[in-house]
Amino acid sequence: MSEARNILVTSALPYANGSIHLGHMVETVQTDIWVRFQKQRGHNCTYVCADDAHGTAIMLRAEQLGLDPEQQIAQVNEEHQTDFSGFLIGFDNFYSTHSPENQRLSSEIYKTLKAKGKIAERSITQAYDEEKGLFLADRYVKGTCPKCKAADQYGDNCEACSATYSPMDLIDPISVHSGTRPVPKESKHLFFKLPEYTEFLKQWTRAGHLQDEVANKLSEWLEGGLKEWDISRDAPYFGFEIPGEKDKFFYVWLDAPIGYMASFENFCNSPEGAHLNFDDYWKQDSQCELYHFIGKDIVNFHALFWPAILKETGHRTPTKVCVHGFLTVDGKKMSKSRGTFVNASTYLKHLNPEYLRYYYATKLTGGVDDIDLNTDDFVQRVNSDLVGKVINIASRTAKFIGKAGGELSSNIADPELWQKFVDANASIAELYEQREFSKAMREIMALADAANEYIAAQAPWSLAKQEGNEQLVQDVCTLGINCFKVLMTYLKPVLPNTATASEAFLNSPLPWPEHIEFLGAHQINTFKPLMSRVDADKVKAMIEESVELAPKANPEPAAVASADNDWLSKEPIADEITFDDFAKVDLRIVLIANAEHVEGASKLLRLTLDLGNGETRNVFAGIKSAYKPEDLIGKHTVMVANLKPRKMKFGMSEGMVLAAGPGKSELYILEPNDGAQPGMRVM
RNA sequence: GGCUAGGUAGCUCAGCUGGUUAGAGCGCAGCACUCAUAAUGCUGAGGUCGGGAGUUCAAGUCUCCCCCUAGCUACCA
Repeated sequence: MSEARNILVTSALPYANGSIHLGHMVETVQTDIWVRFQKQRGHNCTYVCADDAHGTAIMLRAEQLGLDPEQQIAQVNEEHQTDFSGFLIGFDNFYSTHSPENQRLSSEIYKTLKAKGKIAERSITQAYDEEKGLFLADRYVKGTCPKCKAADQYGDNCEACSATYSPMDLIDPISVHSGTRPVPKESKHLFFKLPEYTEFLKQWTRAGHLQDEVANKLSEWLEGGLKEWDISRDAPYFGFEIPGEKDKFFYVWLDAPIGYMASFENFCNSPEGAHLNFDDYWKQDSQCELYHFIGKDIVNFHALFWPAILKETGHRTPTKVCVHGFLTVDGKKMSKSRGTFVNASTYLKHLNPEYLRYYYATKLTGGVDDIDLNTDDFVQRVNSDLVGKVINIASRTAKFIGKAGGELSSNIADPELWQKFVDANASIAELYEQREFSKAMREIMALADAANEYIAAQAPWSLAKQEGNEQLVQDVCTLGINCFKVLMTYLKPVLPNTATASEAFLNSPLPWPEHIEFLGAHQINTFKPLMSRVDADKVKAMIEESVELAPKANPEPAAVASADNDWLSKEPIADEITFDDFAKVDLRIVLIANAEHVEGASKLLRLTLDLGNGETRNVFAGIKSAYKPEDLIGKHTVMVANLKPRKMKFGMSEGMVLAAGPGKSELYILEPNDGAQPGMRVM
């Protein structure tokens, strides 16, 4: 390879408010693989990260826990570092944005912007919680939508009718912190004059620093017109006070990316980083490379604000901002109730981190598509590829080498096959470089297939049965071991532990030079299993442990399942109807606002069903045998909303709720998935 | 609503600037082998490439419409 490159790499700063989960790991695994690859290739690559430790959310969280914010973020920092190291993430430095370096750098950058006239001042009016003494971000105010009257909406837009408004427009707004009614209050804010950088950003975002999809997305904002960026927050706020201002703090997103610099500076000043010079990496004309790995949710901060600020303050801009998608599990968003919202620490309790590193690698591309962790696929893929294919090559050939004293032959039994392995070097390296890990893994596995085919065709175990074949057996298996060595070389960024174990077995390190040498006339060690198979039961256990019971857990797990599952024959499907017939039935999502026993009724419950918009229905339902009123309140269900009201003994019933089952205790009302809201029509 | 992506075999995904019978891995079925962590090899089944219309000699690949999924829609972190 050519000259050693100097590369600084970051992954996005996790927020010091919660635990690391498998979604975070997509990014850190992607970054770590890329960094390990660069290091293995002999480049001078430094990987820094930090906790993002500021903001209202952290301040409130600490208060909730009865801690100082400093204590809170220190605890989280420790937890984060433990989780990351459990996944073999090789940070050179993991720091915190709440650091002296960051305070100094943030202040300097701000002062430079201010001195250059890039900071505007003006008063804005915000919702203010008088009891808490706190300005409220939109999401901390809830109330009734002024347009469609949907209850319990956030302060910026209505999820029901998607109207946008400001928090004080809500009908009966309340602060989610205190439950009190916020008042409008004015205060001075500071703004970064982002629109002045529109031309620069239009050019920068198309200059090869971003994936095309990302640039496309950004051009939407660039064409629509940028707005000035509010970078100040009023006290109380956990963060850095703005120099020259009183009770004003930097908005967390101002100092967060500067935290990359701060973490790097902190590293430069440590013994391990003493060979690095901060300015070499950050000054305007730096020849070093700077890579930020981020998720697609924070593109605007990294590809608009950040380059503009860097440019204006005499720093270099990023070489590349590498954007990845989100993680889904079994095709759906991670969900606490399904147990697919898995914390890193929970995973590590049950499973080997390399399984996930490899699985992610098989899914990761240079694009921004979401990636799916399919739990069945995960088990099969890892077992088949890693254990069944790659490690198996060593496992099935090592014994024959061992019989011959553990020394590899110096003959290359099949030069063509060997050449194939050696020649794959450049293209696999390029795929790693482009973050096309999924393609790299596919190429590597194709090589593993070729090696297994070769061994099967040569059948050393058959050869060994005949006298005089000793050398041939030795040669064939030596090539097998060498194939394995090349495969592990290519997989080392993904599987650092297995690579280390393989180096011990091979009695040879696994660098990644441009020309990979054949390991001949060389003593190797006894083969020991390098990786155990994924146990599907452990995956199940991990998911089970991650299931967080819904706040109002079901009283009892759906009775006993009926042994004879022949509902269809008990009640055959009714005569066909047309769509129009069906459409006459107006089914709606409702919230069960109240449920109570009915005096004198043996089977009925009286339900108050909230259809939203302040509309409620009184419905009598014959489900007393299966449900207690208190277990129903607060649930969502489905009702027939246009059913003709019927006078019953105890009053009018204005509709019906839907339920299945033969009756008695086996009755199951319908409950929509999360997200369905009262009033929505069911079609 | 607007925008950005995506919708290809049971599962996870490749398919470049349109061009012969649409591919891979896993899974599945059969056979072989028995060195190997019930690993491996061979063979095979399986897809009207989300739906519809159009352009073209030719479309998974281009255009339009529709459906579905995810995300974004900045001062939320």
